[in-house]
This record gives sequence, C-alpha cells and structure tokens, in this order.
Amino acid sequence: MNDVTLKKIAEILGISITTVSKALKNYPDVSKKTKKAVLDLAEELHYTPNSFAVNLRTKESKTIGLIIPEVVHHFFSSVINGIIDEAEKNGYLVIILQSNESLALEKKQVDLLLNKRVDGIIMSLSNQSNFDNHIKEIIARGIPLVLFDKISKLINCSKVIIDDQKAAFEAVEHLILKGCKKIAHIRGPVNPQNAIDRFLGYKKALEHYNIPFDPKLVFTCLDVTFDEGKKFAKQIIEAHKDVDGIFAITDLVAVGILAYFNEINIKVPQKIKIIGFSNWFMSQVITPKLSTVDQPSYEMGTESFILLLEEMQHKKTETIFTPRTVLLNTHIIERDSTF
Amino acid sequence: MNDVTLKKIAEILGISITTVSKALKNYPDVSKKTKKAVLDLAEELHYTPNSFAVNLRTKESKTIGLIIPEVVHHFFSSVINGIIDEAEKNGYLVIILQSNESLALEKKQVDLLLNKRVDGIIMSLSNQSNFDNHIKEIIARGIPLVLFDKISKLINCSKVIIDDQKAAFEAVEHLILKGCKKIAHIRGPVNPQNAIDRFLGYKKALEHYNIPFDPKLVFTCLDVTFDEGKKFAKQIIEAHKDVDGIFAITDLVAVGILAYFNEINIKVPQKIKIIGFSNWFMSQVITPKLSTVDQPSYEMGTESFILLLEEMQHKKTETIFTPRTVLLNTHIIERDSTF
DNA sequence: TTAATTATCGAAAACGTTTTCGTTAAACCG
DNA sequence: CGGTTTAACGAAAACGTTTTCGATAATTAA
Repeated sequence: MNDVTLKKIAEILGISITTVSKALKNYPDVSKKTKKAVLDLAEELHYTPNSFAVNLRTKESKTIGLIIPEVVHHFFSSVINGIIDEAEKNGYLVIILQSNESLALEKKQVDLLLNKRVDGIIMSLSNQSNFDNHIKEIIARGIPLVLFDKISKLINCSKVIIDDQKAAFEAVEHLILKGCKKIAHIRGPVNPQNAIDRFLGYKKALEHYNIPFDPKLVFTCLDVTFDEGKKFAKQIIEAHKDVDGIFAITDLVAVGILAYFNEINIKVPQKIKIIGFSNWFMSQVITPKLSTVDQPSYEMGTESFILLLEEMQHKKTETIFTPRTVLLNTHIIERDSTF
Repeated sequence: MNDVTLKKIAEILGISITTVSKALKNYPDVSKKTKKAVLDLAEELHYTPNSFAVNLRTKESKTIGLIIPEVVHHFFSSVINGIIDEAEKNGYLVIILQSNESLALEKKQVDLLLNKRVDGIIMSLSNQSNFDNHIKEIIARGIPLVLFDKISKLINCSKVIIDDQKAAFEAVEHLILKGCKKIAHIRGPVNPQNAIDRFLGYKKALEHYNIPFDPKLVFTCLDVTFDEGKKFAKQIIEAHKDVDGIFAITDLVAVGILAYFNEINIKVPQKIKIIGFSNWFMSQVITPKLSTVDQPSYEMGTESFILLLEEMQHKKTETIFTPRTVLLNTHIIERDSTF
C-alpha cells in the first residue's frame, strides 16, 4: 500500500535513486527540470521517507526518552506537557516511561531506552535512586542526559531545577511575616535532594528571624500523600497546641492538613496558617484556597528539552561538552490559607 | 564506543555474520559449541541489536503512538498510565502527543506518527474532531487504530468506551432516589459523543421516574472548566431557586459548583445535591466530598492497548480483521455531596 | 581548436540486521 | 560400497536511505 520509495520514483522517472534523493534534499548538483519532476511526483504519490532507513543511515531517530516517577501527578504531567511541546517544535518525539518510584524499574527502563537508541534522555530520579550504574551507563555511552527536579548532585550532567532552599525560605518567611510564631514543617522523604533543600530553607528562615528550631516540629513523610497530611495534622494539633503555622513539602500534603482541620473544625487561617508547595491545580479550588509556592513546571519541561537539544547538537561537533544547570524562579502565591 | 555489532562478533570468532545472528536467535542449525561461544562473547561485549537495523529489516518498531487532547488532566494521565504499563509488559514503547483540543494539531500529529511508522495508534479525539480524513488515512494505510473515550461512531475501528448513557442514567437516578425533584444538568459541548450520551442518560432517567424534562435546566459548557461550573451554579441558583439536584458532566465542573455554593453559603447536600462524573482525585479531598461516577481510566488504558495488540498481531496473518468494542463498567460512588 | 572548467548525473558502498538458499562434510541406510 | 539423509555453516540479497566519488557531456577560456 504505502510502499512508495525512492526506488519507485526513480523507476517511474527513469533516473537514478541518487538523483531522486538529491532532488528531494535540494542538492545543488541536480537540474531545475529534474528537481521539479521529482518534487511533483513525490507530492503526487505522497512519498514519505522511510524513517527506519533514515535512522539506520543517519544513526539518529529524532526521538528522546523521558523517565519520571509517575505520570498521574499534576507536577509531572505538567512537565511532560512542556517537554512534548518543545520537542515537537524541534522535530523530536518523546517516549515516556514511569519508574513508579522503583529503582529496579528505573534501571530496566534506562536499558529499554538505550536499546531503542534514543537520541537523548530526560529524567527525574525516583526516590530510591542514588548515584547508580544505570545513570553512569547513559553517560558512558555518550547519550545526552538532562535531569530535572529530583536530581543527584553526584551526577555530572545538565540539570533543570528550582532553588528549593530559597523557595522554602520564602514560604516560611511568608508565614512569619503573617505573624506565625511557631511553625511546623512536614517534610518529604530522607533521600531526595529537594526534600533536603526545602527542609534547610525552613531551618534557615527560622534562624534568620530568630525563631528557635525545634526538631520535634519536623515530620517526615514516607509517601507524600493526602493521608499523610491528615495524619501529621492530627499529630501536630494534639501534641503542639500552640503551633500557628505549617509549611508542607507539597500541596497534596497541605490539602490533607486542610481536610483534617475542616473535619475537626479548626479555622484556617485564623487559628493556624498553612502554606504548600508546587501550586498544584487543586490548591486554587479547595476551600480555603491554599497559599503555595509556584513552581514553573511547564517551563521546567521546555528548559529541560532545550538543554538536551543543546547537548545533542553539540555531540556532532565532537568537542567536549560542559553541562549547564538552569535554575528556575519560584514565587509565593498568597491565598486564603495564610491570609 | 558502543559499536559492537554482529560483524564484530563474527570477526573475533572467525565465523560468519549469519551464524552469529542465528546463534543469538537460537536457530536449530548451529552447533552447541559455536552457540555457546557466540552467546558468551555477546554477553561479554554487551552486545545489543541495533534497533534501527532491526526496524528496517522487520518493518516494525515495537513503538505505538498515543494522541490525547491533553496530558495535564487526571483522567487522561491515568489512561496514559494504563497504556504505558500494558505496552511495556508486551515489549512496546509509547510516543505521546497532545492535540490541545485542536483539530489542526491533531492532523499534524497523525502525520508525524505515520511518518515515524509506529506499529499502531491509540487516540482520544479532540472535541473539534469529526470523521475526518486524517483518521481515514490511518485506516487506509493499514495501521491498527484504537479509539477510547472520545470516539466517533462513524469510524470503523476498535474502541474502548464506557456506557455513558447508562452511567449518566444511574447518576441522575441516584439523585432522584436521594429525594431530588428538580434536577439540572450541566452538559459538555455539542459535538463529543460522550457529552451527547450523558445528556441522553439524564433525560431518560427523568422520563423513567416521571419527572418532566425542562430544557431550561440544561446548561452547555464550552470549555468544561472550573469557572464554567461556578458560572452555571450562579445562573441555576438565581433563575431556578427550587432546583435541588445538579448532575455535572465532569468532576471539575462539579467542584466549581461546590466552590460557588461555598462562597454564597448554600448548603450541600442539604439545600442542593450534586453529583459529578469521572471520580477525579480531587473529588475525594474536597469538602464536602463529591459523589461521582467512577470511570475505570487505568483499565481503559490497558484495554486499549490489548485491543491494539490484537490488531497488530492479527495484521501478520493477512486475514481480515473485525474491530471490537469494549464496554467498561462504571459505578456510582456516594459521598457527602448527595448524602 | 584544444584544454580546462562546470553542470548534471549515477554507481556503489555503507548503515546492521534477517532469512533464504546453497554448499560441504559427516553420518546413516540398505 | 553407493546413495541418501542430516548437521553445520556461509554467501548473498534485501530492507530504503545517504553520501562519496567518479564519469560524462556541455560549457567556457585560451
């Protein structure tokens, strides 16, 4: 059916495959007359180059791989959005895989992508992931790699991140300026860099405003879920009645806190103020509307691809490539929960 | 760097490329001794077949394309999840594109996928999409195609859908059984089949329970957004004070309604009951928790891929393929908003 | 007119696999 | 021992491009 090839066009026109190919790629050494003939016939027969053959010949597939912890997540799907858009603009397609926060799966998927010979890989590490061999393997094979959001400082490659520490500082500062005196923090798991940085930002803000740091007011999520938000809200309010502000690692947890306080009728923001992180869509439709830190997720996607593209293009020059790190700006969004 | 090919293995072992290839694929006409030698060396050198060459030779890429209206959407990202998982289980990778509800973009993306020569395509149509040439083109080229959720009855291909009409009937029935006498419906746009079917289900339920149908109580969304939910909630409450139940086309709209009623202090479910559609994650964390129709989105993804796989495998038999339609079950989830 | 340049084309190799079909030599049968 | 089967291997074509390099014919310069 769709087997119109260079050969077929060449036969019909009574010329060589070479000339057909050159005509289509606008080589200078083909006469205007034959060029037009080829172009017209190609148009008429709906010729499209066989990408398999092109891939083999050019050793590139114009396809990149993307590995994220999970697709069903507002932040990640938003990043995906940015990556897909930017990739398409530049003639690239995106293969998406999810690690489900499992290191074993992540390794398998890196293998899958390497065997597919994608032109580059963009990743956000799973929580289990440390500086492991599968990442080394990517770099060793010379495949351009960009890490975003959940990165590892041990890996020498291009990165797109936000300044989590600064953002967390500003979030806690916001609570302080709104009058909070005793602020709890529900933090993320121990490993991920961004959980660490946000915690450090929290601590720094307290220091900066001369509020004593109390490790008892820091609660560590294992799963970063709505239910954990509820659970810790209960613990906080029962063990520390005078806490008047909470900084949550992410909006999902903050929404859990809000839900629990709604249930037991604790007034937000009057009795206690809450700020989340990420500006998840839900935060603006919940009651009370949640103050949060806007994280430019879409831009994170576009920037990641741009960085990857740079490296992919650089690869052809055979010169040495120095990875870049792009730091994206965040800003506080003030809503009802800290009013 | 990673240029270990059949040829290289053959040279090292002093045998032919043919034999190496056969050994790796466990052909019967190669001796145990050479088979072992090849396997061992391949292992040692980390040989992986060049997928570009394999694609060209076998005329398939073990890659499928997925086009959806938008990634950042709980329902769709959940379907993506199902498709990716099932595809990976079967050795396929997934390229994702989004049409942003634009017909023009959708067409372009179909072209992109066809040119990439994916082995099959899964789509959920954009709202603008009717029975258009780009879909015909897919079928004409003999590329297996599966439509899910937003389908067109005019296209003869495999489909995965829910029984929207039945589900809507049950949702409205639920409101009626909870005591609602005057029920409004905020419906989706005019074109999409599921908006039509849900509307028909609404109408049927009214008929079945002898409640007069009043076209004034039906409101048509253009964009299906949170804000439209708020807008129509306002219109309903101002023009029809005695409405005591609302069936919304989707949870997002229902959440908008809830938000507006919260603002002006109208009690849900006491004064008015609300039911949504899709069991979007947000519906269980909002206050009051939203009753809704559970739509098995993940299963929709897995079923879609299974259907596609069937057709892709069938293609090799060269016999005629008769498309199947899979109808997935939905069920009512009763929460606080209709209690 | 001859030599040098330019314009136009095509043969052929290469990318790395898969698979068909021969070929050879060894094993088997009667 | 002559003929047939079987085991093991390899040559070569094919998939459809891209690109190098050489060849021819036409044009220009001398």
